[in-house]
Amino acid sequence: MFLEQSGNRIGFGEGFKSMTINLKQLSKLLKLSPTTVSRALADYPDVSAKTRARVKQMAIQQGYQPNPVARRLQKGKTETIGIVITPEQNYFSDTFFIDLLSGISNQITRAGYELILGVASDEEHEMQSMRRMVEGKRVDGMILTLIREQDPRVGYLLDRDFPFVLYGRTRETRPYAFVDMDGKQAFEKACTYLAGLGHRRIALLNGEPGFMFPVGCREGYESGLFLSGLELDPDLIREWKHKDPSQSSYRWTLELFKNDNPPTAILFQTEAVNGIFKALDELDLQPGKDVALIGYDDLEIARIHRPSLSVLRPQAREAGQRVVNILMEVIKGEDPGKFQEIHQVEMVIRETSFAPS
Amino acid sequence: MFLEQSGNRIGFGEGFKSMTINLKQLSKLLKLSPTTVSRALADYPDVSAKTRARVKQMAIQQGYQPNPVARRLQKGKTETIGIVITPEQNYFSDTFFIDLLSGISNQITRAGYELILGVASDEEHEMQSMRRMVEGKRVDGMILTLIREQDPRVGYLLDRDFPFVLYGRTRETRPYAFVDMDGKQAFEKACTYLAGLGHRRIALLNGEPGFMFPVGCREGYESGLFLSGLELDPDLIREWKHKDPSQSSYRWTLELFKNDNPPTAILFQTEAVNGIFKALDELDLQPGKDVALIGYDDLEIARIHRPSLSVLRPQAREAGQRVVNILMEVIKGEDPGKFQEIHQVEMVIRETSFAPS
DNA sequence: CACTTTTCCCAAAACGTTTTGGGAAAAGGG
DNA sequence: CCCTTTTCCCAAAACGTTTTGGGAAAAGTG
Repeated sequence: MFLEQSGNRIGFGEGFKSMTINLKQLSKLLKLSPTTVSRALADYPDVSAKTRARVKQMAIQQGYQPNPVARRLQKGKTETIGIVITPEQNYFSDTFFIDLLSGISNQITRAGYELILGVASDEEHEMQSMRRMVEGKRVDGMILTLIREQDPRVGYLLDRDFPFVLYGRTRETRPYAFVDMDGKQAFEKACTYLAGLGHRRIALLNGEPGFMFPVGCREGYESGLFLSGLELDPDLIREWKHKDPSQSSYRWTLELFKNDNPPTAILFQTEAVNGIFKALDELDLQPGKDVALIGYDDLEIARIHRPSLSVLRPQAREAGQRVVNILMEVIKGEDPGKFQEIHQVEMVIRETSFAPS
Repeated sequence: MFLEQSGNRIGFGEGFKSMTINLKQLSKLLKLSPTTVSRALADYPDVSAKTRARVKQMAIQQGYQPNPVARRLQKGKTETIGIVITPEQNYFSDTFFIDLLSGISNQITRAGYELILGVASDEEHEMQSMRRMVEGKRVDGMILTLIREQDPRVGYLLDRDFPFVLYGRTRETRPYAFVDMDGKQAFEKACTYLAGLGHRRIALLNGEPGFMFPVGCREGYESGLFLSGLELDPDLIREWKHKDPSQSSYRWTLELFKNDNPPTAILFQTEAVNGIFKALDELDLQPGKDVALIGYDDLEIARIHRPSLSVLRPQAREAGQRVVNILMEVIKGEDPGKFQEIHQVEMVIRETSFAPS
């Protein structure tokens, strides 16, 4: 109120708060009402071009920025999106995830919104963190990643009619918005490509089927075999089981080659590549010469390794941006069922995919 | 206002908003003033124990939660902390960073605050994202990670007297709050330990000295050599230079052993372990038998690999919690200079550290 | 000129809390 | 019993915006 009397912000050297100017002070400076200033800045047509320009210039000169908290209260929106990540998944070991997050974050900023982050150690805390955001009126919408086949988060949000978008898909009959990578098509493509090169024994090292993504991978794998006229051999498939620490891509690979009729190609998620390389090395098999490899996700190691790894490359950043754009529509009240996007995954052929002799 | 008339929240089935109750409605239900209800919930002494109990019970029954946006406006605080991460650093490949973030996030939640996240692709956007948070009045304080020797962010915040805490340290004469790992002590400890086992040729693969952390590592390494009466041999040191893609732990390791007098031990940051293992393998050298290895950061691979990797293990989660607690004090107005913590780093001896014959 | 329309601006209300500054009733003190 | 203190509650103001509902002056119309 002291400040208000003065009107001019120059000359207040006492800390951060006094360096900031608010709407009332700005309007006093302009000899206009707060209403007019607010409307001028928001480009309402009922303020003359001349004063609009004058207001905007002064706003810039004074470094005025509307207080977001006050605007949120008035608008009845938090202008905030929530996301909860879990460290137990080594999701973060992928540049993939940080790319997704980067797309999400940048698009949210562009919309003038905020991204608030929860870190939960397990499923229970994940739910708890989300409820705090939703029931505590801290966000306008949620983004969900790492979707499980049965995912209680989706039911929870649908029951409350709360805006959300999935990165991924789940088993749920009610319509909801999602952006997903076409893991099925990707693995089908990789599989038929290898078969086209002449491979007849193609193995799959897969993630935990409790999550939705590996389910699609397996479907694509099976479909790819079928389209290529190959038999499905259960011996060539390994799927992660919940928290069994004995399993690893390293052991799986060793096992595969104990088979009388070992594979000549392996499909897997790129994070597993170290174990596979190590096992092949011990078995004196050369990737790209004795065994073809195609990973899902274009991690740095895939490009850097010699031989370089052929991969399926999801466009994570673009997907993140789409997730946000869709969420904004859903928040506006659009029908979520209208937004169901499945993004194609491109295949990058490098040195580890070859035609067997 | 329709809702307000009714008073009772049961029976409104039209969407999310109506499921929520606000202070006025709650006070009407209790036949008390909003003032009293607010004060009862905040445990003010000027409301009788009886009504306080009654209010709290009703609040729980009705699922009342104060609207955070309204509270923030009144309190003049955003109850929000900001952090900006950069994907160019493969910081995220460490469970270390997610541990730090987890500690930060959980402690912030405990304080009833929010963590907002910015993702910036480079230094410029990093600054831009921070300025948006600070000048846009979107946060009460900032947390900074991945600190450079000369870090413009620190000067910026100090100039504005804006609350912040560093995870790390920088070159800056004015006092500021930080929590840092004692990288110097850690590398000194590892170095003297190896020397104590009988190693005389100890190599260092280090990060980019533009960042503050590798500077400490090198100091500790040199100090460790000195304390053990060993000569510093520049040939045994490799330091990352800005964005030279040709360098890698793999090549560095191969180079080290072209030396007439190769090392018998290597110190490094654990992220580099894959390249080192690969190079040693090609050189037919066995980790833990021909070459001792100690990495900084206890990543999963360190435990899982055979032989398992001896490491220096920073307590990232605890550090994250401290950062938040300190930031809260600084926001309250405490002198930042009082909060300068250097955390010790423990050493975990596993299979790759041995006494040479 | 008298009337209508358009242009441009503003006072007041509202968003949902917390804080301020009492004030009435009950309890204590002499 | 009267006066003081304590107990318990509340009306109103404040936080900084945006929106509502005009309203005065200027411009157009016949």
